[in-house]
Amino acid sequence: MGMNLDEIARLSGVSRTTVSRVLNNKSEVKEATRQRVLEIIRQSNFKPHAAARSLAGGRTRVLGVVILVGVSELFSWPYFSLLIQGITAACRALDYSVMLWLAEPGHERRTLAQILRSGLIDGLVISSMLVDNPIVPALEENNTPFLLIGRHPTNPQANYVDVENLNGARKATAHLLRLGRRRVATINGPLNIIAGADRHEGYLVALRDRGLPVDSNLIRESNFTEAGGYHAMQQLLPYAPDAVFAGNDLMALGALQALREAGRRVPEDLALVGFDDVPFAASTVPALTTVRQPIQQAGQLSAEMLIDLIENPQLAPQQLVLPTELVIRASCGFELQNALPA
Amino acid sequence: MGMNLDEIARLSGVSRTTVSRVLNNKSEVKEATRQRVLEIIRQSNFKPHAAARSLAGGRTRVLGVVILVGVSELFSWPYFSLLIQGITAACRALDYSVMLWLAEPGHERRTLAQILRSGLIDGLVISSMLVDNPIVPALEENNTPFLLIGRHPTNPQANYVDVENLNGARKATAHLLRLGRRRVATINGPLNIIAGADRHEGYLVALRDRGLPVDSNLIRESNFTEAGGYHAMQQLLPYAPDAVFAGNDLMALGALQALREAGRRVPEDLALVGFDDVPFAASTVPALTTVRQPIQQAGQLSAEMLIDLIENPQLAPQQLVLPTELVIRASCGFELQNALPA
DNA sequence: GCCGATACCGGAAGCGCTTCCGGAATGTGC
DNA sequence: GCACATTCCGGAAGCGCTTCCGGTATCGGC
Repeated sequence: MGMNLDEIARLSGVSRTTVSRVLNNKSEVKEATRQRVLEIIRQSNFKPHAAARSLAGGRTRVLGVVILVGVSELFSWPYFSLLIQGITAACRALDYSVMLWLAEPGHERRTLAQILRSGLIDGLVISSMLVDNPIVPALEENNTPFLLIGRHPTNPQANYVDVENLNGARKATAHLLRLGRRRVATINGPLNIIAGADRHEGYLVALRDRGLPVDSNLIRESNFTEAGGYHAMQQLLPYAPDAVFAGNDLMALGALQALREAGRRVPEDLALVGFDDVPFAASTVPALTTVRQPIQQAGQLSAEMLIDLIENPQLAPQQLVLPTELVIRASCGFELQNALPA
Repeated sequence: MGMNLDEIARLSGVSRTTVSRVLNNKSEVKEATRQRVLEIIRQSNFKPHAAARSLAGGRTRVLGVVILVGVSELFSWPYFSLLIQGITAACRALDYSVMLWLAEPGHERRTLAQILRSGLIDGLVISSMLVDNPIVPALEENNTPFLLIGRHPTNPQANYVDVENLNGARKATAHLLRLGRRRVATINGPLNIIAGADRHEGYLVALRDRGLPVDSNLIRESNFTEAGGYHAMQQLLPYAPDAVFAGNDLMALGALQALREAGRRVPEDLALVGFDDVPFAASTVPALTTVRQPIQQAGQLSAEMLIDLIENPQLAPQQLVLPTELVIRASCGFELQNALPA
């Protein structure tokens, strides 16, 4: 119970200072002494008191994770869970702990200020996403290391981990074009969300790659929800698209529903591609072709990079963009007669 | 920057002790003094240092949340996200913070021991679930307050918040019987998960309520996954069920897939009911009748109850069971000719 | 106008740890 | 055997806060 450094020191016949050195892997301890102390620590099941440690050392070994709820709900499952899983896995391996805040929309700045001034954490992972994320400027004034999930649109100094949204969307759209689809529409997420904008840009680039014109009738900005996809698809129908690239799987699901109600066959009448590869994507009818993004890996790498930045403050800004992968299932159909060369 | 109690004390012309008293809402401060100090605190944007506070006060104002990953993956979305949302919402309101651990299967005990001895938290919310959850005995030896999400199967002293699994399953099965289904099968989750066992029991009770026999051919123990539901449904088909109660929506989705492949119509040939009301339940074809459980509310109440227990250690064990609600959609069909009286 | 009770406040100890600094032990080269 | 560098270790200060304890003002009752 009353286990502390002094007790361990007494039991192993050294001073508290030496025990502290052993705990922190300092080099100025003879190997024999180190082993002896470690043995006592193991036997007594001792774990140093976190609060005392951080008060004295100025470091908490805790990573904060901030998620803007309003936005994360849009992004929906399984983004949030997988991200957290990746982050906690990395932290577990590196002996860090994780604190979690879900910031209410409109209160982000105040929440953040509280977090930073409480001294609870050594660094912050933020699920950014909004183009004009209000909390990034606040962070930049502070000297707590932080890292964004999702690239920062303007600041090249910001640390971030992102996935290839643009390229993934480009690959998805290109695949539809390659199969011979001519009137490829898109239902994208809000353009004030970076991933939404990037995926939309990927769609445009794919058209441009083929030298095809952009038809604004075939473009609908929606909101990443199923209902949004449903309505957007209904609006698109009069313009006779023969394919749709949806900015996420949820909107694709909504589109599928609208198509079913309108009596259009997928993929015969209209090919459909989503984005995310959420677990139910393989179970829709027809199974959804989509773009898989390595969310869990992104979470894990985020935590590892941030901890690296915490422990080596002299490091240059880190930016990492992870690849996405086109997962081809039934909903995009097969090559039409007028397929383009690959 | 170098803001601390002494500085605030100096600025407001009182002692550090008084400032501390103001921060902790003690009564021995004159109202005028309190206001003056509070004003200075507000002006200087001061937040007391968490580590120092917990070192001196022995309390951290942090709640730990432990989730056993192996199990949580089975339960899948959106259980985890909603639970966390509820917990963080309550903590935000009560000025607590949240630490999160995902325990690897097989390492739960060690993880838990580390958490408890680190002194990082004042209380622990645990997404229990396994009938023989290995970490509960370890907790009972410790004097850190804890609360289980999901009832404890044996210990009446344990604090928990649960949802009406048994009654929800009973209502779902009863609904199928009321509509005139005679051969109601079930695909349940693993019986070593409490919710799985409770839901199965609810199915049995519903049959008993009607005085109907239990046919073991119509019972399949599965694993809460879509693939599991798919296989279980295939095994059930030879026994010609006219309805299936699935222990969760994911298994219902798998069953739906198997039925589609076998050319059975839902609900005409076979009525189907799930459990959870996950977001895609409304989007399956046909839309899934299911049992809705108030997960977010459970999370919120858990945190509130646990904080109450932390701050009032003399409190008796708290147990709370939240109601579930049958959400009727298309997959259970309508009354058959031979419907039973309600 | 005095006394005791009560409300309010400050001094100081101490929570369990890290780290600076200086001292002892040990090793090295001559 | 000596001077010196190197390795290893302990004493003590102090991180920012809470809380015990005792002291001073204030007040009501006689």
